[in-house]
Amino acid sequence: MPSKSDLTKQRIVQAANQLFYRKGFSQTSFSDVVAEADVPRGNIYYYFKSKEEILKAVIRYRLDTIAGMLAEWDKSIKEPQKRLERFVRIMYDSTPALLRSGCPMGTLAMEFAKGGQELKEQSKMLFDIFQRWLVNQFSDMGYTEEAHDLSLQLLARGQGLIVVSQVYQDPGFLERGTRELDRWIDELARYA
Amino acid sequence: MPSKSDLTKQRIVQAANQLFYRKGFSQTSFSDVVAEADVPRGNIYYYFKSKEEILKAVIRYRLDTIAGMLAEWDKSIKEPQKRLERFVRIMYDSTPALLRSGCPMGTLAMEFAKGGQELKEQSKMLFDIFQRWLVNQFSDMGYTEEAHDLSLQLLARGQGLIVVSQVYQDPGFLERGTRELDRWIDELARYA
DNA sequence: GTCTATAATACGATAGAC
DNA sequence: GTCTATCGTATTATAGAC
Repeated sequence: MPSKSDLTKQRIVQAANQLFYRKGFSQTSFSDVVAEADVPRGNIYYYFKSKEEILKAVIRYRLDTIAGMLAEWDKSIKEPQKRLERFVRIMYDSTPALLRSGCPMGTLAMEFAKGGQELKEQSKMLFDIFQRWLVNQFSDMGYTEEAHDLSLQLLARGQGLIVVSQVYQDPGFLERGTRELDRWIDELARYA
Repeated sequence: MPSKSDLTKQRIVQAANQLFYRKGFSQTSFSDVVAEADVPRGNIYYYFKSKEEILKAVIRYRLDTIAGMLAEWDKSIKEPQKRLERFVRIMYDSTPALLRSGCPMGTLAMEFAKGGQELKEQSKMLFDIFQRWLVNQFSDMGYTEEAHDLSLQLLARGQGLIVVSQVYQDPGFLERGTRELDRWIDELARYA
């Protein structure tokens, strides 16, 4: 049973999660977070001793969410090809958010890529959880040797689509891009 | 003949240009810029009345540099296919900088995508100058109808390669990616 | 445990002496 | 034109009352 303290903590993490996505980490202040989470000003420090601590909690939260989603896909979808297409479809389904705020893991990674080592490794974990899952799918398709490279290729194609779609505010380009990715996956499955 | 004032201004722009690339815009302070440019603290405001003004000057500087580069390519390279391959090669040639600081236009665009409208449009100009040039090359190859979409595709592929290469600090992936882009361009040229 | 008041710092920006 | 001293604000973070 969660205590009141735990619930407050959770509210802070969820508020920070949204704000970090919409405004970016560096552009989000404690004031923003406490306002969104409806927590008194200096009270943050009772729950998190630094902004970086909040970020780590947010990343853990995202990792949990993603892990749950991937587990659900593994359970409900049997063929690796269909799982990969499910992965592609989540990009298409997220079009409005992606055009507004970019990729939740990509933008975070870019923001920290120029900063300290620790934050960089934190954000890289978001890539890793998808990348490892993608490796499994390509391996199951029969591409054991090429699975690593194929997983990076799919991640890269997705990142590129999102960046360009966002810069040009072009949902059509994102849609065509995801269809092209489906064709690519289909071709891989055919010649496996 | 450039006055001393012009030279100082130029020194500030070049210092800011490097810092904005290496650290990002929001993480670069006036103190950083004046230290790098060797200009007294409050003196910046004689040359630029705000940080945003410095950014605009930096973007103008980059646009000029890029425009000069593209004009040189147009002059020295006759076939559109070879020009596109020259564009791809600059990614490969810039590997160390890309792994360290990402794409100079991509990272800037990502940083401002979540911010104000004006900065967003400024950074978009960096994409536009390449995009328009790419459209010309694809048109010259005979893909007049598809030129716009092809130009966005090439930009997206490049952005994706750079992001993933940087996150995983993997120069090999960037190299294989650029080779794959060359193959793609070659195929387009063949079936034009 | 919860909250208010406030410290300490870094930032962008200004005023005014030379 | 050039530079120094400094302001006002926003930020992260702390001290201490309830």
